[in-house]
Amino acid sequence: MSRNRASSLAAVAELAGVSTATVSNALNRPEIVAEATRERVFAAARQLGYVPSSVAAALRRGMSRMIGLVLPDITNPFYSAIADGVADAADEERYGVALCVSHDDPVRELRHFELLAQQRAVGALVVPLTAEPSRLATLRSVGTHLVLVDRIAERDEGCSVAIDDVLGGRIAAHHLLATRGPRLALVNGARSIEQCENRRAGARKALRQSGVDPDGMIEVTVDDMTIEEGRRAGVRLAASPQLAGVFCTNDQLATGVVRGLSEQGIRVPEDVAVVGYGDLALATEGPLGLTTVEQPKWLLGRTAVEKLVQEVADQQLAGAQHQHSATLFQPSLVVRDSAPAG
Amino acid sequence: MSRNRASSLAAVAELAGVSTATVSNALNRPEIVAEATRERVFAAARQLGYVPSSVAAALRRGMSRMIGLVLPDITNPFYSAIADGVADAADEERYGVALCVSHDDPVRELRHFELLAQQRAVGALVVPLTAEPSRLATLRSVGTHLVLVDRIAERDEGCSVAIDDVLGGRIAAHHLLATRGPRLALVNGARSIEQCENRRAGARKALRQSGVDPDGMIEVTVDDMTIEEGRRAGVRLAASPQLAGVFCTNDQLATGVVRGLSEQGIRVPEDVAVVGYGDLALATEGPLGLTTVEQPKWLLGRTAVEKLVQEVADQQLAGAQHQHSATLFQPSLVVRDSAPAG
DNA sequence: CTCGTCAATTTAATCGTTACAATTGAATGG
DNA sequence: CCATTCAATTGTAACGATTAAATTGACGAG
Repeated sequence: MSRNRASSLAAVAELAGVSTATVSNALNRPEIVAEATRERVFAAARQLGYVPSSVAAALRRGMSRMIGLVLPDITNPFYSAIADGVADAADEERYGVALCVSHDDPVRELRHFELLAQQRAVGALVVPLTAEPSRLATLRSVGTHLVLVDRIAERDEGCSVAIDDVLGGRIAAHHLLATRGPRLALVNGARSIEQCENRRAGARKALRQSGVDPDGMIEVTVDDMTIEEGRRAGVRLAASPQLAGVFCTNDQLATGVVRGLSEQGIRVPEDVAVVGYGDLALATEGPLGLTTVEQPKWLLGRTAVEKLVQEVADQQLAGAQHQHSATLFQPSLVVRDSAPAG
Repeated sequence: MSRNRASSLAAVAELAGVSTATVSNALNRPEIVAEATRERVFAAARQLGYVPSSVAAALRRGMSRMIGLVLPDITNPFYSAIADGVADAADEERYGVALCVSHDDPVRELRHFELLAQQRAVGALVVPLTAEPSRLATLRSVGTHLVLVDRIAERDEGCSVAIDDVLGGRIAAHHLLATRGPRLALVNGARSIEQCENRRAGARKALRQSGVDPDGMIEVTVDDMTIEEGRRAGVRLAASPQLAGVFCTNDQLATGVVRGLSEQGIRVPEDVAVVGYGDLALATEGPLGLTTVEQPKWLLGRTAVEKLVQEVADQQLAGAQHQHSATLFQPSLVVRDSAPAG
């Protein structure tokens, strides 16, 4: 088992017959080194199998090329799609991604923040739940930048990227109104969940814009946003006379509602149209393709990285102060069988 | 925007009126420092909001507390479950996880290896596809340890953890044989895929062990292991007389087969039983719960971390050489509606 | 021939920890 | 009372890079 030899700039410098400074320059700013020297350095580096230590570089520079990604659950497709975007973008920018799964546990989350601070991560992308300003203090204190994901930042918490849930709700409801008429139902999770509340608000807005009284919308609220709860909601809704369309605030509920309605002899989409939210794999896996609101998850992750990189760059240019910004992405409707067009 | 002050052991040392060495000891090996001193150091550290630099520590120690996780696709539930296990275990051991998504691209994979080598990661957990020994050389050369995940290591490639696909196939086929009799069909992906080949081998073994000629098993091979291809296979299989059970080498295929059979008026499970593989969300999301082979994905990730940690520990104890090991986990059958018990 | 200019390179000072060897007292034992 | 031992602490040399400032020549202008 070979131990790690051959390392160090110094060894390369010696072999190439130049100083370490020149080697460093040849590697990092090739343009300021004479071509002949540069080649000699490269050759020496190759010959020695030199692997630069970004650890040493990080120490000297005061920050490592590492981006923290803190999210509640990597097995959740919404988050793993974000992670995918983050990984791709970080890769392009030559940053590493430190994955931290908080499992909705504030203790863990805090531990992760400390870890990132200790690693002198250049920044952290946080999908918060428990992101009270106080927790973020540790990170800030060592100069770690912050980008909030899937939530709009307040005051000067930092940059943020999110998806417009109100618009998503509006789009969904609008589609149902336009294709089926005003007699709609909403199957939603607890309104204490911000996303649920916003999607509902969007749906009501759509109704109002069409001159329909939003209070006329049938609302079913479930505790767990699961297929089974959706099915039960579907069964209940089957009894509603003249029901034209159902908007469910996630795809699990929508799948369940379709199933529940079918059990009661109500056909989807012939009798009732159903729209889901999220565009999970689930939406295409069922026997009936689900019309649903798609979220640019991958882009969310990507943009978060870009904002972070921008923020770091801004800071390095001593001059300009960085201006935090919040980006709100627009979801879009994917029309499938459960609520076809026109 | 506050820059990062308050750092450094030295500051803490000064405030506590001791040397930096003592501060370092108080923090890392509290037991060798007198209690009074220790308290004084802690107090000083707290007062200054001291955040240790694991970067500097890593430089000094020659390795960082960072584990690389290289996998083909984080949005794939199989891999994200592994990642979840890795994240949990790493968290417990106070290691960081550097997420690298290779997207089946050797160029990217190589770049990731280089990145990890430069970061002086303590080790890498690699879910290979493209892991030819040559690629791993860079990592090895800087002393980065390696654990192969979802594949058995050869020779001295390193430790490895995997799941016994042959056994999984055997379990699935055995269940069908025991509950339905010998007239089985197999719906499989390309046999060039190791997992597919192994699951098939297991199924044939089960037949043989029951005294049935494995060549009598109907085999349908598909290019893409998707629901749609499964459906087509199901439609075709509906024509087979006396068909008792179908083993599909993933859950997408199984879902499709159930659908295809149903379309042709064959009822599952009354007329034909269907078993899938993987226990994805899909298995519980459909109208009919899928009997399927469950893989301990989370445990796979966890164990990979443990092996790595063990390997590092072994190496530190100058004495003993580390003995690489391969762990093969056993999958198990989850019985649901598509192929009920007895 | 001298001086300034400029590109190429080197010198040397960090960055924040760790760990080895050396030091300091105080306590123990003969 | 001196010699040991031992626990607690300290001085200091790395670890491997980056970078500001200094140095070196070479060259053209005056």
